[in-house]
Formats: sequence, C-alpha cells, structure tokens
Amino acid sequence: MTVTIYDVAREAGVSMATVSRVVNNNPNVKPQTRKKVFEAIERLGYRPNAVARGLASKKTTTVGVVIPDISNSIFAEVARGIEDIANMYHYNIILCNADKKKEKEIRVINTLLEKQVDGLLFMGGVVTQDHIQAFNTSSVPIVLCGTKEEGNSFPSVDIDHEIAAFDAVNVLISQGHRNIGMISGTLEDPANGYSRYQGYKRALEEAGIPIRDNYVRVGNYRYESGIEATKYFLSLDPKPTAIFSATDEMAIGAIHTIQDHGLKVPDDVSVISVDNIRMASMVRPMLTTVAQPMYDIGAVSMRLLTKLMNKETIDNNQVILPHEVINRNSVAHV
Amino acid sequence: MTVTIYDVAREAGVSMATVSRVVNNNPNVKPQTRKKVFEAIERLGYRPNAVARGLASKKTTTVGVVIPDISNSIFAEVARGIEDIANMYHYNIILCNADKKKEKEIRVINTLLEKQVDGLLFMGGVVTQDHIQAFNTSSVPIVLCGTKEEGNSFPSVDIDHEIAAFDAVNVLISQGHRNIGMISGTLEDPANGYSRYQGYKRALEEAGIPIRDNYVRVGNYRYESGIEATKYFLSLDPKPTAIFSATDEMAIGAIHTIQDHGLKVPDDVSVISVDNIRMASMVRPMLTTVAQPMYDIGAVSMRLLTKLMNKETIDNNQVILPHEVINRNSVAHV
DNA sequence: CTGTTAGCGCATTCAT
DNA sequence: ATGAATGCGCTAACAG
Repeated sequence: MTVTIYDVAREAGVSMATVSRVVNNNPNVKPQTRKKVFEAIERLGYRPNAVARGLASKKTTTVGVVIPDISNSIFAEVARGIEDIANMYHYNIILCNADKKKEKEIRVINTLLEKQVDGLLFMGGVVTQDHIQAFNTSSVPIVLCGTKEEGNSFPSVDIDHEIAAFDAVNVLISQGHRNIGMISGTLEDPANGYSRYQGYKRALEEAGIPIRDNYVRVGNYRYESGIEATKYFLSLDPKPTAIFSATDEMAIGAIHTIQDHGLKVPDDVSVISVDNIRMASMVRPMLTTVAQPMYDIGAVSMRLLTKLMNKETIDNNQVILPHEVINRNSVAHV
Repeated sequence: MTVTIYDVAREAGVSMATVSRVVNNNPNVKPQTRKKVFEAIERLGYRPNAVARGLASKKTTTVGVVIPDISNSIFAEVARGIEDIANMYHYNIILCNADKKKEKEIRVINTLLEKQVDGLLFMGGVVTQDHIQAFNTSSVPIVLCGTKEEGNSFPSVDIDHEIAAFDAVNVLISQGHRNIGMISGTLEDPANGYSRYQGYKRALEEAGIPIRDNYVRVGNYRYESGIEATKYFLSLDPKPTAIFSATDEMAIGAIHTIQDHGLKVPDDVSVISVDNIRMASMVRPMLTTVAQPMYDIGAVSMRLLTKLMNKETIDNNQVILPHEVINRNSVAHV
C-alpha cells in the first residue's frame, strides 16, 4: 500500500541506507546513484514518513504554540509572525487555543510535549507556579511570547507594557489634560491589565495629578466594555477630558459612546490607547494609539526559539521590543 | 534520560503491554495492576511518546489546516471553529498559511501529508488541477473549507456566495435603489470574487436593471481599495445611490469615503456587503451586511472531517451553510 | 487478565 | 561511496 524507503531501494537497486542519504541530502552519494534513486522515488511516488523520521532522529521539525485565542486579531497577528519565521526555518506549528485558562494551558503544554515538538511558544495569561512546573518537565526549549514570568527564568519577548501605557498617558498630559480616565483591563492580567494600569498611575504621579478611583474602570478588553466604561465617565462631574484605554477595541467603544452623547472626539474628549490594531485606522476620527509590534513579537519569539533549539548561545533572552506612539486624530489640546 | 514504557513496566513489575493497556484505557486490566502502573507512571514522570505511538498505530490525532492568512479576521474565526471541534475530538491542528498561492498551497499539502496527518482541511484560493492531483495522492480524507471545486469531487462546506450576494443586492433593490455600484473582489477568486459578482449581476437582471460597466470596480478586499472604488463612484454622474461591496472591509472604506465627501450614509448613499466581521458593528453607521457563519464553517468542516476519518458514512458531503442578512443602519430607502 | 513478539519507517552507526 | 544491522518507543496481534 504505502511505499517505503525499502521499496525505493529495491526499485533503484541500492540499499535503503543510500535512499535515506539522498532523501536527506547527504553529500556522500555518487551523482549517478543519486539520480537513480530520484527516479525510483518519482516512479513510485514515494513520500518520506515524517513520523518515522521523527522517531528515529528525535526531531519533528514541529513547534507547539499555545495561544489565548486565534480569533482575536492581536494574537492572530502574532501567530502570523510566528508561522512565517517557523516556515523560513522549515518548522511547522501546532496551534492550540487555551483562552488564558490555566488548566487548559497546562493540558495543551503536556499534549504538545507528548507530540515531541522541538520547542514551545507560550502565549498565555498569568504564568503560575504550575506553569513553571510544567515547563520544567520539558526537555525542549520554551519561549514566552507576549507574556512575562516574575523570575525571568524563561526566555521571553514582549514590549514593556508599563512604559507603553506611561507614554500614552503622557501624550495626554502634554496636551494639558489633567482629568484623565482610564479604561483598564483586569488587574489580574499582568501584561495588558496590571502593567498598563501601573503606567497610567505613574504618569499621573509624576505629573503631580492625584489619582481618583472613579476615574478608573476595569473592562474586559472588548468594544462593549469600552462603551460601558465611557458611559460612566460621561455621567461624572467633572467628567474626564481625556480617556486612556488599555486596548484599542475598548477605545473605539469609547469614541462611539462619546459621539453618541453628542460630543466630539477629540474636541470634547480625547482618546488614546495601546495596541494599534487594524481597526484603529478605520475609525473616525482615526485612533491615536501606541503601537505594539504584534507581528514582530511573534517573529522574534520564533527566531529566538530556533536559536534555542539549535543550541546557539543567546546574548539576551529577555527581549523587549520597542513600542511607538502613532499620532492620529483622537487626541487634542484640552 | 527519557523514560519509556519499558521503564514504567519494570518499575511497576508488569510487562510493557500492560502499561500500554492502561495508558490507552484498555478495560482488560485488573484495577489493582492499573493502580500499580499509574503509580509507577507518576513516580517516573512518564510521558507517552506520541510520535512512537503514531508510527505504531498509523494515527497521529493531528490534522493539517491550510489557510490563506491567519491574520485575516475572517480566516482566524474559521480557524477557531476548526480548533474547537478538533479539540473536542482530541485532535490537534498543524496550521499553515499559504496566502492563496498555488505553489505554497501544494507545498504545504505535501509536507502535511508527510507528517502523516489523519486528515486535511483545505481553505484556499482556486482549486486547480494541480491541487486535485495533490489531493489524490492522499490516503487521508480532505475537506474543502470555504472553498469549492468545480467537479464537487471533494467534500466541502461553504455558504452559497452567489445567493448571499444576490440577497444583499436585493435588499438594496427592495429599497428602491436602481443605481447600484459594486465593489467586487478579483474575478479569479471563485468564491468571494466571481460568485459574489454573479449574484450582483443576477439580482440586477431579474429586476430589469441594466448593468453598467462603470458601476463595477474590482478591489482587493481591503479597506483602502474600498476607499478607492468609492471615490471613483462619487465622481460619476449619475452616481450610485447604493453600493454593494463584496466584503465588509471594503464597505467600511466606502462608508468613510462617502462621509469624507460630506455625504451621509445611508441618507445619501446606502452601503451593504457580505461577511459580518466584528468591525461591522463597530462603525457608525453600523454596517448592514449578510452574515457568513465563519466559526460554523470551520466547526462543521472539522466535524465532517472527523466523520470521514472515522470512516462513517456521510449523507451529504457538499454542505452549504445558511447566510443571513443582518439589518443595521447603512441602508435606507432611496 | 497478562506477557511475548513483531513490526511501524526511518536515521545512524559500523563495516567494507 | 555503499550496505547491513540496530534501535527509536510504541501498538497490536497472538498466546496463554
């Protein structure tokens, strides 16, 4: 039924070792026999069995990717960066959504390891002790992608969310705003939640602006929760003259809510956020935001992983990618 | 170094066959010995090697997914549907972006087959003779997902793009519009391009509206090309009173362009399209569109594939999922 | 219910 | 430059 390396060997009149050599581009084969083998391969329609090869060589040229949710455009963009580089180095990726759920994350880490992936890219929520324990059972390298771990005991690549938020809030402050509301993510989320909130706080503190509890609402990153938070802000007195949103999607919700109240962005209320999703330039006014290099985060993570898998020495395995504020039209002087 | 089934057998004082049985949940094991084995597994930190299992059993519990571009929200949504169902049936997915490029598609199909996936989900551009040839070398089932093939010789799941477009244009016509422009995709693309254009044409024909060449512009599905096409339409005399866009993203470009010209949507120009991406309800006015059940297309494809892999008999392997027009605020009576 | 024995398809020594 | 032999870790008869 299925044609194996033995069949090719017989057809070509050589040993299976020789076939293996030509298939693996081993130079120690006479051009003539190489040709014979290729012809036999062609004739028989031979297709190497990567599973058998994986068992024999202990390499699968496959890496596992744990991602929160591929249907979220942020992660999808990261995933594309990962896959492009993986492809470039002849790896394939097994993709697993884990929704930032600890149990699910640990479960897929284990099945990925069972599948003998050559490396693991982890993009998740909090990295708990249980995660670390799971990571430590791995004999293959792991890199955290858009995620950090307290002890920095694993290679990682991400932006500095605290500074990104700090920078965002500062463009507001530099425009004279002092009543600045924040739509935060959940504070349990270390990157998009907690760190961005810390950046907000620090910016205000350094500017000598007192922090008011009712100027901070926590949302769930989605459009709808941006709407909800903004409605609340607009009911306040004094209402914020500017809103810093932890994510673009909530910021867009904010913009629309402000407009629905008959106010103007940015004339009446300025809005800024962090992410720079495609949609950010597809709203009116176009959203000013600090860009997070999603694709690069994925690409650089994967590149780092290839080095690790290759046992190359790494100079810096805690890479922080630069962010950049993108000035568009949603921020104005107060 | 790595602990195998033999180590567990020795540790538990049983044969490796018995260990294999408990690992595979074979009922023919005395509860007592089962317990002993589990303890040994625990003690040794044994992790089954799925590659070895795959070689021995000729099943990898892995399916290959060929997708155009995971960073495109439409496909990402489909992918999520695929992965959820795959997960449910204990499959993992190897994800490959192929950008609708024939060479790339055929290349990844082959590497996926080499990796001994148990099935293949193909989401691509045109299905050429070369594709069919590649498919035919496969000993595992293949289902086309959001893609059709002329001869219907492969299982597939999709919506009926022609009728979806037809329905969209008809809501325009039912509102009294007769000057209807279309922003099309490339006509080489059978689904999103050609079929949707055919639906547009048929709707006009059935309504006795002549088709004018300058009322049709072909774009590339992106926001920017929606803008470009719309600028052109607005320069016409008479200009269209309604625009049908092949995709939501181009439709959003249309809306903004109309607004930037000081006109109102839908009062001055109506806009409708096909897709229903998240963004559609995040524009003002919210976009009226005919929804394509992305997640379901993925989920149903994967479910069909599981049946095929399971050698179940299929009643209908050419499934057409329903679409639905979502009335929002971008269409008005002329 | 449990153990023995063969492969699965290939990479990889080690000879020659 | 090529071939023979071994084993990767496991499943799946088969026997008992």
